[in-house]
Amino acid sequence: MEIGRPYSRLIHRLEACRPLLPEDRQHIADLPLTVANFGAGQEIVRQDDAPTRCTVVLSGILSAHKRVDRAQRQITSFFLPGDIADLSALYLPALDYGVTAVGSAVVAFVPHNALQSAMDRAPTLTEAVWRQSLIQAATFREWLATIGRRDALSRVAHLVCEIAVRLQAVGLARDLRFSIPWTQTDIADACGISNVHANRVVQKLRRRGLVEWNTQGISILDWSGLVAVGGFSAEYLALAPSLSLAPVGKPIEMRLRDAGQATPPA
Amino acid sequence: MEIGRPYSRLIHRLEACRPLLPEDRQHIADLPLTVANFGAGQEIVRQDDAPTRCTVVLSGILSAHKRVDRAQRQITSFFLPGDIADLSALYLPALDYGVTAVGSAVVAFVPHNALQSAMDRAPTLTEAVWRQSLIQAATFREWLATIGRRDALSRVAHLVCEIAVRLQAVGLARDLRFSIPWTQTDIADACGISNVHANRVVQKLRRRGLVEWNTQGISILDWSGLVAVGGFSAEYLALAPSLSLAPVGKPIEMRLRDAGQATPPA
DNA sequence: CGATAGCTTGAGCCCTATCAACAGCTGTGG
DNA sequence: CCACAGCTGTTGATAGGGCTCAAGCTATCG
Repeated sequence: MEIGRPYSRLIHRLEACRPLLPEDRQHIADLPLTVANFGAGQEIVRQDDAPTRCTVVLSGILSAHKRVDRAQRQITSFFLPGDIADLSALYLPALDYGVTAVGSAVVAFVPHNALQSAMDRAPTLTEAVWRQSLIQAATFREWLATIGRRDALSRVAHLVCEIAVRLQAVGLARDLRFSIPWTQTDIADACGISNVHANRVVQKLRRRGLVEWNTQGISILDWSGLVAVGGFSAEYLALAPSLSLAPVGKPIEMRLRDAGQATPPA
Repeated sequence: MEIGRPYSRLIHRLEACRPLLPEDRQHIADLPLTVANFGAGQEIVRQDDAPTRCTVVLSGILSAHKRVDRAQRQITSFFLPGDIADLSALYLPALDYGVTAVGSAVVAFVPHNALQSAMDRAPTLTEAVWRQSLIQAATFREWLATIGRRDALSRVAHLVCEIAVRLQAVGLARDLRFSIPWTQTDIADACGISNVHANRVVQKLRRRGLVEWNTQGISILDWSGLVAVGGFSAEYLALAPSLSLAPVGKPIEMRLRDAGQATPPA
């Protein structure tokens, strides 16, 4: 996975939240940052810590999780390249969740004070950051509805749809095919089910011809079928209809808009 | 439920997120607002609408809910006096949830542009608003962990603990007694269980001597027991330890701090 | 070539949903 | 004043989705 200039992913992602001015992009490019690598399962920010820097995903995938009853774990978010994983710590005293690498990942750390002073100088940048935060909140609500009111099959289908749309939005999925280093236990912890049952649900999705799913990656064979099973609608992700993020040249934003209406993406 | 000057509840609530300057308080007091009454079950903001004003609870309780599969409903938040129910719409195009009055309620509507210009002029006010938003996000994460990983008894216990602490923080509960106009169906929809099962869980909480619970209200008889059952810890609510909101004079903030550590509050 | 991590499968059981019926209370209208 | 409807709470019976325990399988890796 190539990274390019380290801040480009962040700019792309924020731009999907709100179009930026050239000076905003310059502010981001000027941010001091530390790049670090993490292996699968490594903890990047510990729950209850009070970090003084923000964690930006450059490549790979992170998860936010909370421990419940010392044995159980609930994943509350997945962070994809360009996402800021611990924005909350910028204003709240301690982080109420831990951040872990799912598979190996590359992240950039940006000191709070540098980010804060960039935001003080660039109002549209501030707005983009807050929008990302509000979109994350909308995603929590969507997960709440899904976990609270849908059965296991729908939960997993919904999660796969969300990840697919988000990965396409940052150019890491094409034609609804992508690879993602999560395990079935990660999926179980995100969907509030047991790992054994997650396995059975994945098999059922395969048997129904909705997805092709192996260790190499996931490829969605029947988008509208999967959308129907998961009750998915991409609106809560608030992806700008005009996000021009085509990674190599194809007009992939067409697919994304379709995904938003839950219509077949090809 | 007396309201006092309409903006006082909002000031108190924001002050719990971040201490305000006198000029901030003045900015709030100068906000133009429209006061409105709603009956039990009335919809205040419809899902998918794009409101141009924010909804502040003055008295009573609101819920945010999402519809799932046209028959199911998931409540994602309860809003208590002083809370802003639809902050998200200030920056995102449409609201991904509906807002409904639980019992009868009085709300104030504040136009977005007025709120925005007040925030432009008062940075600490802005910070307080964003903190409230981040606390709401932290609450979503806590609910996700609870609904995803705890059984029905824990979910209801956890919800009751949260509401108790939040009501005490705004002076609407004393000695862990409060009245709240929700129905068992509301509780079911918030906890992701059926209304029949919610009833059985409430009865179990009563039988265990944890709560006294009738149509008049709820009184928590065994705080530490309830906290243990619900796996509750108030830290995610980020209540300032110094919040001096004692409604009549008793030093209720001691109890609140205790509640945060999940130790007996009396 | 073991070892470890992840995936798969089976069996039994428990929590919770669903369906159904009834009681209590409140407001409405004749 | 009583009959009635509607909402909320309560209880019982039944069924099903998902958990737990347990074991076997597969693949990657040092």
